[in-house]
Amino acid sequence: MKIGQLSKLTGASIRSIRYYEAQGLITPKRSDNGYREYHNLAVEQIRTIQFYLSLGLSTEQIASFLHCVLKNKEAFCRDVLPVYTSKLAEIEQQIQTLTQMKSNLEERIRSIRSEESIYKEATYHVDKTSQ
Amino acid sequence: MKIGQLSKLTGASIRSIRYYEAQGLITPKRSDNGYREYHNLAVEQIRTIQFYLSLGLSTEQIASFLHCVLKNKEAFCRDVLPVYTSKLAEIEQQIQTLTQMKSNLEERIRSIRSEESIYKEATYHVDKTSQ
DNA sequence: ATAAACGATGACATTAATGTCAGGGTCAAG
DNA sequence: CTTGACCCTGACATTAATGTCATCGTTTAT
Repeated sequence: MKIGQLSKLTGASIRSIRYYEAQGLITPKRSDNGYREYHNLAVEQIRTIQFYLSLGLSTEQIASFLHCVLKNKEAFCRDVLPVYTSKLAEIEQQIQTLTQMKSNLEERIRSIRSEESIYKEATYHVDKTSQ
Repeated sequence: MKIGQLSKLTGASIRSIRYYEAQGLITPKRSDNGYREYHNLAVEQIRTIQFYLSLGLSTEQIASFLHCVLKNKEAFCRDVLPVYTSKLAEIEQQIQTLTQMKSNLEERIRSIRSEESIYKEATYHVDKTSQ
């Protein structure tokens, strides 16, 4: 099949499919006219790529084990596990950073609210615009 | 003072200080030779900017209330609160997304580990490389 | 044969803050 | 007067995946 149909079947944009190819994630044959020609299996391959992308993996990480995953069941591909665990650690670090930012923000908000109520009391008589 | 000293006093790179200026966050005078000339207050201003950046705010968000924060105490600047709360919502959304990715990854890892142990049992006799 | 629909390539844009380089001025100490 | 340390501006690079053009060739249906 040609790239347009593959795009429709998978939901991946034509641009994205070409990008995956540029990243070495999929390698279609070429017809005589230069058009990319995909087997039916490519549908599943694109879906697999999208699945890993949705897990937050980069195309580079996916490339590191895709050759294996495409030929075996994921469970039998040892290469997947270290990528998963290192990605997991990365995500946990990001969550931690965001959680810290969140606490800081909440603290700022609390602090402002409490000081603002004091401010409102103290200036109630001149602060007629504050409502 | 000139930009080099300001950089040393604040830890912000010269490049970053110029960038803050381009974003309208700080506006130094210019000497006759064209050098940026900062008051002593600029040290505190840069630190303030860095503080807000560390909260995860963008320079654009900071710009939206900095004029106020620099002249008043934060608590008296009403403009800060909505920026804080919208940033907080944004961060919470990011945390939620990451948490979902984390669960998915953990599930994948669990699934692989359990299947792998089955695999190892079933193929133990041919799998001498697996430790 | 022509127009519409499709495919190809290549390039630029997006985002945000920062690094880094090039090609210059300025200034102070020697 | 030269050297080194500093400053200036402008520009390109970084990251990742995708969108969106422009320009061109191909195919298909009328």
